[in-house]
Amino acid sequence: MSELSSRFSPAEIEERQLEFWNGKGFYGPVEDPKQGNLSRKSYVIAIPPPNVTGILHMGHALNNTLQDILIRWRRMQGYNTLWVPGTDHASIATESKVTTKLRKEGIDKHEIGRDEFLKHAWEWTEEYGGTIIKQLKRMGCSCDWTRERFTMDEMCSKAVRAAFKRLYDKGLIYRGKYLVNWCPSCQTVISNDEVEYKEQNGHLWHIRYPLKVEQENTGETPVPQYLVVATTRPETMLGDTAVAINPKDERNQHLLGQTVILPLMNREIPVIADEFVDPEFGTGCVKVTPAHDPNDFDMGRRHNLEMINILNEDGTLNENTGAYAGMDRYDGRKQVVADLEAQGLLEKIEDYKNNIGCCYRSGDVVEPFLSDQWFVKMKPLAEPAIKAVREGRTKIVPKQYENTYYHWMENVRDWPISRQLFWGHRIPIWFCKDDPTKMICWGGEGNPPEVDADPDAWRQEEDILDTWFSSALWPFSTLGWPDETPDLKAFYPTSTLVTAHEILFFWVARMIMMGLECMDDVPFSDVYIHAMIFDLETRSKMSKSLGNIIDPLEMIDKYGADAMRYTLCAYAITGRNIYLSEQRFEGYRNFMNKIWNASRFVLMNTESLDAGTFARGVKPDELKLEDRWILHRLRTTISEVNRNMERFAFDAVGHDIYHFIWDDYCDWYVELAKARCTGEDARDREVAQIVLISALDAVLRLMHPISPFVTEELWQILKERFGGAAADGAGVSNSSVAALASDSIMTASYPAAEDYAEDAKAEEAMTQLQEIITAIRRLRAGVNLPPKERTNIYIAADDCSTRVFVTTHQTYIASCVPADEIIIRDEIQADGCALTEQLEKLRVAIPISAEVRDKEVQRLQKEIGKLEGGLAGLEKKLGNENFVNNASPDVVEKERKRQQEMQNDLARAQEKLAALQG
RNA sequence: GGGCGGGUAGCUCAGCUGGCUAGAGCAUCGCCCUUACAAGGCGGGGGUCGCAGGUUCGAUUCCUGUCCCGCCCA
Repeated sequence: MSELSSRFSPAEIEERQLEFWNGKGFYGPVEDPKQGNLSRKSYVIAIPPPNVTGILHMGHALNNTLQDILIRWRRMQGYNTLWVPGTDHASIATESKVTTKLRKEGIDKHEIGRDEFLKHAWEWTEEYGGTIIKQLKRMGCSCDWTRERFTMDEMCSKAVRAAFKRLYDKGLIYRGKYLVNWCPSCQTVISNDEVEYKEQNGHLWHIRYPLKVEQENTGETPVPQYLVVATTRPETMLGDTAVAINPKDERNQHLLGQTVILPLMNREIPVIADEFVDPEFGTGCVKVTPAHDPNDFDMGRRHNLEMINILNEDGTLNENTGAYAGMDRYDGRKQVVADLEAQGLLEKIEDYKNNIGCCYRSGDVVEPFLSDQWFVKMKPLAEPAIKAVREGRTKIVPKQYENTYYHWMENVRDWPISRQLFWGHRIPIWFCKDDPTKMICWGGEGNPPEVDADPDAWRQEEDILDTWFSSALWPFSTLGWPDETPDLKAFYPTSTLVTAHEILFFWVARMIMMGLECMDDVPFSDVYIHAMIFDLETRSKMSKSLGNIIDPLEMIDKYGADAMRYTLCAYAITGRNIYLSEQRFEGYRNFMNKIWNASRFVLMNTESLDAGTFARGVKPDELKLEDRWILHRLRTTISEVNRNMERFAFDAVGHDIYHFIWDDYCDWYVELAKARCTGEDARDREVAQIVLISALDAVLRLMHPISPFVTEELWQILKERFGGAAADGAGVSNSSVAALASDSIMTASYPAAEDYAEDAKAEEAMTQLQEIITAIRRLRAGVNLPPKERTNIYIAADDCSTRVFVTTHQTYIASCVPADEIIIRDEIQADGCALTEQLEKLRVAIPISAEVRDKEVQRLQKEIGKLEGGLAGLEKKLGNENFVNNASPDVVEKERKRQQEMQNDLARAQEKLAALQG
């Protein structure tokens, strides 16, 4: 046999297994739709495409570990599985990275223009784009790499154009006004992350707006004939179209429904009620300038207010500002303030610090600017998407997210899809230069025929589409839509989407809408939402700036991919944050070492067994209690694991397997099997060996989806040693013999509970024996008996059947605790020469020599003396009023707790002493 | 402000349809290098299940109120 080292070294096996799996082509579906009809049920996952230029972080590692667990599990269960991998072009992130790089080289993206910029962006993508995919492969992700996609590749781009055209033709895409960031110096729109916020010392101007109708004066408190609003940008008042108050604001109730005369413009504007207004801030009255402030823009939409643009593209005031037209916005500000003051409408000016958005390039102050943008109408798309979830055609796990989903979908707003960037899918709309109302939407490749016929008459829309637009098509664009490919027919709808809750709206909801719209079916039947990874120490998101990143690749290097995957699986709780620390990885590395060594034990102790004997198996009546018990425990574990996989309880799956391997198989079964493996009874030795191997094979298969490398490595040795013979149908090794005929553990069948017999009696008997053994060990540990020292063991039960049970199974007790003799009686006399413990049905005792007893008595007396002394001091302290009244409460509390603990320890020691002194 | 979730051992979390002496891992304490594994073995200690009511034979679990903490949307 190949010698296993006594320590598990992941680095030595990972690369070899990756090459093996890849070479065998195990990653793709067993039945390729292109080859014809499929006999198996399919199970499909579309990867949440990571950013093409991204690098693997712990969130990706978790997300993809869970997907790989699911796909490997279903593959072993016999499904025709497909996991489609790929990456996302991530307009904003990628463009900003490329822009930064170019800037360092002294190149300005706006100067070089779209085509030149795209060359740089593609270069960048080609250089860094493979990184995350390589990293996923290293983790062991069993994606079908032959089907890898990219949102900007030809296949996905075709789908984007087709979807846009489809929505456009149905009237679901329209052009409307939206606020964008405008840089007056560059005279261009800039994206959100090109805006840099700088704190500035500004002012808050308080301006009086006269009311139109004079308030009736009741003679009590004179009501002012104006209201007061505050602003940091007084010139924007020229574009005000309302004043808003909070509907619950009591002090301003009288203003509701009134009309205000906008100073300087003499325009009548209404006072409206809107929840947005903070009634506590200033006077509780807010001027509303929908065309020049994002919040006001939203209010304007809610109340159908007129949106008056007061700026020209160069930052000067436009014709809508009357007398101020042509002035620069800052000159206009000065003039507006001066005019207000002259009219007595300026109440006061305060100093005010605020954050001002500036253009990263020119440094100029960015203006919110009304411009033409493309939108998707959401209502008609949202309704069927809500229905699909309500009807359970797509289930969201955990279920509470369904509420979040409904809430968002029912209040969904139209989706602005234009982005003022270069890197992405350019909107497939062409405008007629002569007639701006004339436009063509073209869903095919290249240009529409009209444009080719007369290129100079048309110009294509400059904007590109929001990245989420292409992401929304991902589950079917990756399968070939709009073409009716064999893949699309076979694999849509997909089965499970695994993602984090932060993109439930951005992505999940939109995929459901687009799936229903384009494919007339939901994109997946289950959405599993996992938690997000946080750092345990800082209790915050992992980020470069905080320096609290735990790098998955570093964890793989240090602890192995298997341990990292197992850790993430075991901590994959739903719906909350996962607080990770490096220590956790160490724990599961130890677990990998445990199963490695358990396998090492099995291999070392089964050298005398041949494949034929193994395949002939064991008949049920040849099995001993512990054999029946471990097979029963295996059955229970398999059943729990499958149940927990079904409900995405990955943490429970991890615990089930961990508990079986460590606590049942290693701590009890292997220990009991040790003597049999070297025993005289040849057949009993074989039985133990066959059960050891069968259970090991089963648990390796059970665990393979979580930790594929180590399980494959160990399983291949089992296959080499015990595979190859035909099962004869006689018993416990059957399912292992069948499984070992596969080339790889990843294509072997997943264990089924039915393969192992249920045996409640064995379970009950073993539990009882475990209790007896543990009780005796407890007694021994209580007097610090060295592990090898033998004693007599007394077991007393008044119930005859219990005595028979213990008599029948006393060899188990003897093999777990060093015993001279096991004496079974109906009672034990307490004579001070024994330590005893009462269990439910019986009493166990060990004798102790006078020497040990004396030593123990001395030790206890010393301990009691120490405790009494300590307690006396504490009581004195706590009895002292000065201490109790003056010391800080938590110190007093701490001392009280200490007192309680010492009292408990004292009582226990006294009890032990009393028993020893008989 | 609206919505959603959480508060269980020192820490991180399980506990599913009300029913075990409320569990696990890590940490901690004691003994042990026993020929698979010291990345290990054996044993121990540690909880008012946030607080106050209610329903019930029975509540960590269901209901009401309350305090605290998160997240999302605005």
